[in-house]
Amino acid sequence: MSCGKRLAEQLHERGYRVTAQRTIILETIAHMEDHISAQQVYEGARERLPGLNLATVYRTVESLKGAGMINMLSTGGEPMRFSLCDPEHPHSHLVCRECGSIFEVEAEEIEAFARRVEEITSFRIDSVHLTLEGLCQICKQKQAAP
Amino acid sequence: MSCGKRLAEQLHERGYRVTAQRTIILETIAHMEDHISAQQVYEGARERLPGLNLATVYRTVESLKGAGMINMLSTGGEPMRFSLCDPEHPHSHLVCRECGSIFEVEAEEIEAFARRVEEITSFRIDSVHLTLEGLCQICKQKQAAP
DNA sequence: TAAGTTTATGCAAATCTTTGCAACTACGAA
DNA sequence: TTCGTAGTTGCAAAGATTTGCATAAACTTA
Ligand SMILES: [Mn+2]
Ligand SMILES: [Mn+2]
Ligand SMILES: [Zn+2]
Ligand SMILES: [Zn+2]
Repeated sequence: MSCGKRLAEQLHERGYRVTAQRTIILETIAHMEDHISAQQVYEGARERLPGLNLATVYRTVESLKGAGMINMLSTGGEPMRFSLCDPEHPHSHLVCRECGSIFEVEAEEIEAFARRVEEITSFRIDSVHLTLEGLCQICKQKQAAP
Repeated sequence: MSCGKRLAEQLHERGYRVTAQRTIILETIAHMEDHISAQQVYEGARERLPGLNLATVYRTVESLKGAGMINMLSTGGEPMRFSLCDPEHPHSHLVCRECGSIFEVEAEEIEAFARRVEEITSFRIDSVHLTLEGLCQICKQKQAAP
């Protein structure tokens, strides 16, 4: 089965309608290496669906997030970015507040932390795709030696 | 010493210039009970500084964040909100994706988690003021019984 | 397959946030 | 105190994101 077809099926299973827009937007995000902005999703998807509207991109990523199929990443200042959820490779993001670079970190501690919060609060935590801000190694060193 | 004066002093110590705008915006955030939006900061601060511009509010909260004096909280969909950092009471936020309500959670696990990430990555984590999304107890129960 | 119902989309307008630039101000040095 | 410089601000314009509404498409049921 094609990648797009499998993704569409997942969408359907989770109670979302399968539209051309959703399918193509999802594939566009899936096939990109990096985390991409709404504008980039729009440009990529519009090649296969010329009538597509940017507002639909925003509404769709909201739905895809709700379906647990994509992650949203907000890096200080810059526009929101999106990436496909990979259950095999859950991770969080570190964003350097100096140079803006993004690192991924797999930390099994995250899941434990989320479960602990659920215990304390009786909330049900959906997303543990965290974004932490700080200084990357390079910017940290630069700041140490002025 | 007045609350505003102490805050201004902290700002100065951290290498930021102390302007009327910054002082008043900081006090406005400090004196609000809840986390407030840029628009609310603007309206509050403008009572004491009529010429204030909304763009200055946005630039100022960015600076105050950089100085480690306020927290930013982005609740899915809604505009960004701000609150004063209280070193005595560090906490994270839980946002219900159904009803939008916000809960605070003090979890000593957060700090440990951040330090662990620093070990793994050689990043320096600044902010561990996390926002986790999920379902609050009420919305969780509603969803269980349809 | 043919409605009927519900949800999604496009479009345009509103809202929220960032930015370029010229005038202004804080603050350290003289 | 005065001056020089780098950092801030207001304003207007641009960029990003959300929303209301009429139309169109997806799914349900018959
Ligand atoms: Mn990622
Ligand atoms: Mn808080
Ligand atoms: Zn960096
Ligand atoms: Zn709720």
